Amino acid sequence: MAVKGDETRARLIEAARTLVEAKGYHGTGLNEVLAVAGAPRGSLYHHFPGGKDQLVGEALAAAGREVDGIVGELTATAPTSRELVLALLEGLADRMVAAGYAKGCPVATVALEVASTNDHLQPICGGIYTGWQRPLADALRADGHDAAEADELAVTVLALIEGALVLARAGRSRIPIEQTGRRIAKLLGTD
Amino acid sequence: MAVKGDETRARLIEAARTLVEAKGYHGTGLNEVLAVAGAPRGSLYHHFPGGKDQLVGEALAAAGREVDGIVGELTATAPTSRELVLALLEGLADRMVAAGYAKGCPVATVALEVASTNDHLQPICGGIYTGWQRPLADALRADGHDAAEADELAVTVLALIEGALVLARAGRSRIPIEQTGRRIAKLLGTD
DNA sequence: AAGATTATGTAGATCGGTCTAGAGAGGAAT
DNA sequence: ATTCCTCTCTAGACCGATCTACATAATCTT
Repeated sequence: MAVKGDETRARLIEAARTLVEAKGYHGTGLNEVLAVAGAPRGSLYHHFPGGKDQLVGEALAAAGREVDGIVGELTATAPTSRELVLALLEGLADRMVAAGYAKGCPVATVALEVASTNDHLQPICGGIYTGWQRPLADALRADGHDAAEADELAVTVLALIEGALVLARAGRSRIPIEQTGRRIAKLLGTD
Repeated sequence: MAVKGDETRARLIEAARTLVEAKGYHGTGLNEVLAVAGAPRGSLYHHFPGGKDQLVGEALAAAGREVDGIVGELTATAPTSRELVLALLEGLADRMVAAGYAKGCPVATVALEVASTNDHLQPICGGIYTGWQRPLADALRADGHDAAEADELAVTVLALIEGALVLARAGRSRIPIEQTGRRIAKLLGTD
């Protein structure tokens, strides 16, 4: 019966991922996670003996891998880094609006909450962000930027995306994303 | 003695401001705010009959005005928008590191937490961000950008600052801020 | 004296976490 | 093939702590 157990575990991670993205670490109660996942309390501490920290940590890691996959797909279809970033940005904006501004960056809220207070989750958040920089830098190098410039641009583009999501969610409007998108197009348009 | 009452009120706002910036809305308990402020529970509900939401809302507004003042001072001394933004960024980075990454943007954490869940605080966060855009756009116009471009650049610069702070706090490192700062210098350096 | 402010105490809910009991599937032995 | 055992997983009660909010009384200021 390893199958059913894994399904419960996956449902718990998925529920935690959604709730944590919308309301943050402290704003998400385990009771709500259990209700959304439709799982009893015992299952949670069976699958995640490390408790809330372990559950949220694995939920963040899963969200990070999901973005990796999306970026990987876009890299295969987008002709240049410019199209890659713009497609990524538009996809994030659509997702955010469709969720009633409950979705943005799945890591950012927790990252800010735990930066100075939780030594287990903070490095996980930091690691996800550095992991996202690599494919961006690769795409930029493929477009002719030298290594140092590609790294710097990758961080800058990632910061722009994160910042645009913050402003968009704060104002419940996709306009900031569209405005920064136009600027990114110019930033990456002419090499 | 209206003075002593006002001092207690100010201490409560200041304590809430610091704690909320470090740990977010849900991560900050009123008991902790009261302990830091050295105030009894009754004072809180006397000065803030609206409870936690009112206290945090006024704390955010105070933080917003504080940044307004800093930007105003920098505008008076910085020769161009480029120097203004770079000085602002460096000041934020210093403040963040000095606080052990407990400080970043005083609004961002709450903005993400409440974007889809709290109809009282969400517009306050959104309003603070739009308020910050104005002096930036003014400085950009003073440097020769036309109005539409200045608005777009102001949002982009603000997004870059916010995103850089997210990445820096997530990784407990000021390097992302320095990297984006170099890119901002190039972005605003040559008109 | 009167109003403003402080000082506690407490209510009711919810928090994360732990515990024990039992349900259910797969394998081994006969 | 059936019985039985074992182990994974589920189920839910329960714990102490903490949360926000409110009530009431004491204190201070004018």
